[in-house]
Amino acid sequence: MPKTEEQCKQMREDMRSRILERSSIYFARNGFGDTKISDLAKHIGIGQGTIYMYFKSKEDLFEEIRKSADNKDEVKKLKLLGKLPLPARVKIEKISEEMEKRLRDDEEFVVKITILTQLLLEKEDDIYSDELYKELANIIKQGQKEGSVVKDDPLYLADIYWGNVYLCALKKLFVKKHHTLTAETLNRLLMV
Amino acid sequence: MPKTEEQCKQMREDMRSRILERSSIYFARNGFGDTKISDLAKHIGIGQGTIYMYFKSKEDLFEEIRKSADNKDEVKKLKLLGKLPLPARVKIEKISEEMEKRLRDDEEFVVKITILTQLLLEKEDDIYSDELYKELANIIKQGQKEGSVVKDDPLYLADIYWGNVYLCALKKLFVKKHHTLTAETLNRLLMV
Amino acid sequence: MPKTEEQCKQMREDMRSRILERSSIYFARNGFGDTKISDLAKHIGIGQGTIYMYFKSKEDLFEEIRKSADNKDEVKKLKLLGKLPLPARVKIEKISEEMEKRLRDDEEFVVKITILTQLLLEKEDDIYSDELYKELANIIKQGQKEGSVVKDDPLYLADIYWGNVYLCALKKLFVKKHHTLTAETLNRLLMV
Amino acid sequence: MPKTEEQCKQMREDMRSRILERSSIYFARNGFGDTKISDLAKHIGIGQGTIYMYFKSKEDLFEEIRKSADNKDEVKKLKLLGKLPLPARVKIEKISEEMEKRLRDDEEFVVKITILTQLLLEKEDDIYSDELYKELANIIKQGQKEGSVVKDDPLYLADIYWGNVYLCALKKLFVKKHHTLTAETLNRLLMV
DNA sequence: AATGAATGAGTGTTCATTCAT
DNA sequence: TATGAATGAACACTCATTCAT
Repeated sequence: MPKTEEQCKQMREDMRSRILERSSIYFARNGFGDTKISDLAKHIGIGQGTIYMYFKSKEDLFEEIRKSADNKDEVKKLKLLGKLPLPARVKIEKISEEMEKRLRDDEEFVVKITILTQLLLEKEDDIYSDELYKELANIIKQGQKEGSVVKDDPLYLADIYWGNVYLCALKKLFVKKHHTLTAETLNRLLMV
Repeated sequence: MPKTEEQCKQMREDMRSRILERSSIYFARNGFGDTKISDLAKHIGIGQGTIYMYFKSKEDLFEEIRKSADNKDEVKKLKLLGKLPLPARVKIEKISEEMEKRLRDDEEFVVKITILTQLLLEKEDDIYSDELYKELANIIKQGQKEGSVVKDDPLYLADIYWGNVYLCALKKLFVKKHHTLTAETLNRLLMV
Repeated sequence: MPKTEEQCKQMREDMRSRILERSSIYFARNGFGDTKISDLAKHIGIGQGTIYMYFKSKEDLFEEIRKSADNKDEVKKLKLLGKLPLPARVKIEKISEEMEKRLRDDEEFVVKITILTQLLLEKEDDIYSDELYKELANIIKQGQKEGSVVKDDPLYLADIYWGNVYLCALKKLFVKKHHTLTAETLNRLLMV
Repeated sequence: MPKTEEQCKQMREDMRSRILERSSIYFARNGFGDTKISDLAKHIGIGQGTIYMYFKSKEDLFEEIRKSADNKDEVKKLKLLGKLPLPARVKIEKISEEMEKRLRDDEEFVVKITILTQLLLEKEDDIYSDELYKELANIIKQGQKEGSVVKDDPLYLADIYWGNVYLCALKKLFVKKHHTLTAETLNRLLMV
C-alpha cells in the first residue's frame, strides 16, 4: 500500500466530514423519519454501506449532526461582544450585520441554525434557558437602560430576534426565490 | 336499521372530523415519516382499522389534512378589511390583535397556520405568490403611502409578518413555556 | 311476539340453509382464502354479523359446507345399482345418463361435486380410497369380465370417470358458454 | 465494483427466475389468498424483503407467474404437427405420448398446465377461443374425415382432451399416490 | 475500504370477528 | 334477531442494517 498511515487517517476524516455535511441539509429539510438511508447515500454519492463504516446507525449519524451543530462559537462571540465597552445599539447592529452576511453566504451556517432551532423546539420545555438567548438578552437589557431598545421582556425579544434568523434559514433551505433577511429588519425587531 | 340514515351520516362525518383534527397536531409536530398509525390511533382513542374506514391510506389522511388546512377564510377576511375606508395603521392593528388572540386561544388555528406554512415552504418556488401575502402587501402599500409603514418591499414585509405568526404557532405546538407573540410586536414589524 | 316457537325455529333453519347454500358456490369458486366475509354477506344479501349468528367462524362455515357436501347418497345409490342383476354396460349407461342430467339441471349437485373433489385432492394421499371410486370400480370390474369395459386398472378408470364429471362441474361454475358433458362421452371413457 | 456488470445482471435474472418458479407451485396449489408471503419466502429459502426487490407486490408476482405461463410454445408445436402430412391418428398418438411423458417427468409443465387452465376458467366467457383448443380441433376434424376420430363437436372433444390433461396435472400437484394419465386413455377420448 | 443485494424487525393495511344499537 | 361500524390480530410491505465480494 503506497499510502502512509497519515494519509489514510486523513482520508477517513475527510469522508466522515463529507457525510456529516451533506447529511445535515437532508435531515434539516426532511426530518429524521422522512430521510431514508438509501436516498441519503445517493445524495452524498456513496454506497449505503459506506455510511455504516463511519457511523454506527442512522440515529448515531443524526446525533453526530446535532453535536456538530453546537452554538458554542456563537455564544463565545456574543459573550465577548457583550463585554465590550460599546453602546448596545452598536452591538446589536454588529450582530445583525453578521447574521445578514452569513445567512446570505454561509450555507453551513444556515443548516446549523436550522438544526439548532429544531433541537431547541424539541426540548419541549424552557426555550429561554439557551445560552444564545441569555447572552442576547443581556445586550438587550443594556440597550433598554440606554433607551435604544424597546421596553419588553428581554428574553422574549431575544426569542423574536433568533426566531427571525431561523425563519430566514428555513426559507434558504426550502424556497428558491425569496428576499433574504436584512440587518435593518433585524434591528427594527429590537430597537426604537 | 338501528339508526336513521341521517344519524348515521352525521356520525360518520363526526368521526372523520375527529380523526382529521386529532391527527393534524401529530403530523404538524412529527411530520409524515415520524408519525406511526398505531400511535395516531392510540392518541385519537380508536382502533387502527377505524382510520382506514375513513381514509384510504396514511398518505391519503395526510393529504386530507393538508387540504382541510386552506387559508380561504383568512384571505376573504383580509380582502374585506383591505377594502374598508380605514387607515392602514388601524387595519394592521386589527389583524395583529386577532392574530394575538387566536394564537393564544384557538388551537385549531395554531395547527392550521403550521401546516399551511410548511406546505408553502415545500412548494420550493415562489413563496410570495400566496394570496395571504398579496393581500397583506396591499395594506402595507397603503400604509407606506400614508407614512405609517416602513419603506421596504411590501411582499418582504408581509413575509416577515406571517413568518412571525408561524414561529409563534410552532412554539405553541412544541414548547410548553414561552411568551406568546403580542400584537405590539407584530405591529412593530411593519410600522414606524 | 305473534310467532310460535315452531315458526321461529323454522325461520332459523331456513336462514342457516340459505347461508350454507349461497356460500358454497362462493367457496367453490374462490377457495377459502380468497373469499371475504364481507363479500359473502353482500352476495347472500344479509349483514356480516348475521353469518356469525349461525356459524362460529369462517372456518366453521367452511367446515359445515364440507360436511353438507357428503357423497353418502351417491354412494348408496351406486351400491344399490351395483347389486342389481344387470349387465355392467347398462349400469354404466344409467350412471352416465344421471350425471349428464344432473350436471345440466341441478346446480346444487354441481357445487357439491366441485367441493367433494377439491376435498379429495386436499387429502394429499390416497385418492382411490374414496367409496365412490370403489363402488364404480366394482361395476367396472364386472364390465371387464363381461368384456364391455376396457382392460385397465379399475380404480384408475373410475378416477378418470369422476374426474370428467368434476371437470364439467368446474366449467359450469366458471364458464358461461361451454358444451356440457354428454353421457356418450362418459360411456366412451370406460367402454369399448 | 465487486462483480462485473454481466455477472450481476445474470444473478438478478437467476434470482427472479427462482422466485417465479418456486412461487408458481405455491400459488397453483393454494391460490392467491391462501398463499402468505412469509411462507413463500421460507419455501424459496430467501428473506421476505428479497421478493420485493424483484416484484412490486404479491399481486405483481402473481401476475408475472400468470404471464410467464403462456402456451405459445405448445401452440406452435401443435400448429407444426397439424401441417405435417400424417394421418390424424398418428398426430393424436404423438400428442398423447408427449403429454404422458411430460406429465410424468416435467414438473414445470405440470404447474404451467394448472395455471393456464385456471386462467382459462377465470376468463368466464368463451373457453373455446383458446388457440390450443382450436389447433387440436383442426386435427380432430382431419381425423373425423379420415374416420379415425369419433363424430362429435371437435371443440368439445378438444375440451375433453385438454381437460383430462389438466386433471392429471392437478392430481400431480395435490395427491401423492395416483395413477398417471396414460397416452392410451387420452387416445381413447378421441379415437374409435 | 467500498458496495449494494439480502435480510428481518417494524410499520402500514386488511379483514374475520365483535357488539352497541 | 339483524346490522354494520369498530376492532386488533394477522398479513403485506418498507427500510435500516449487514455482509459477501
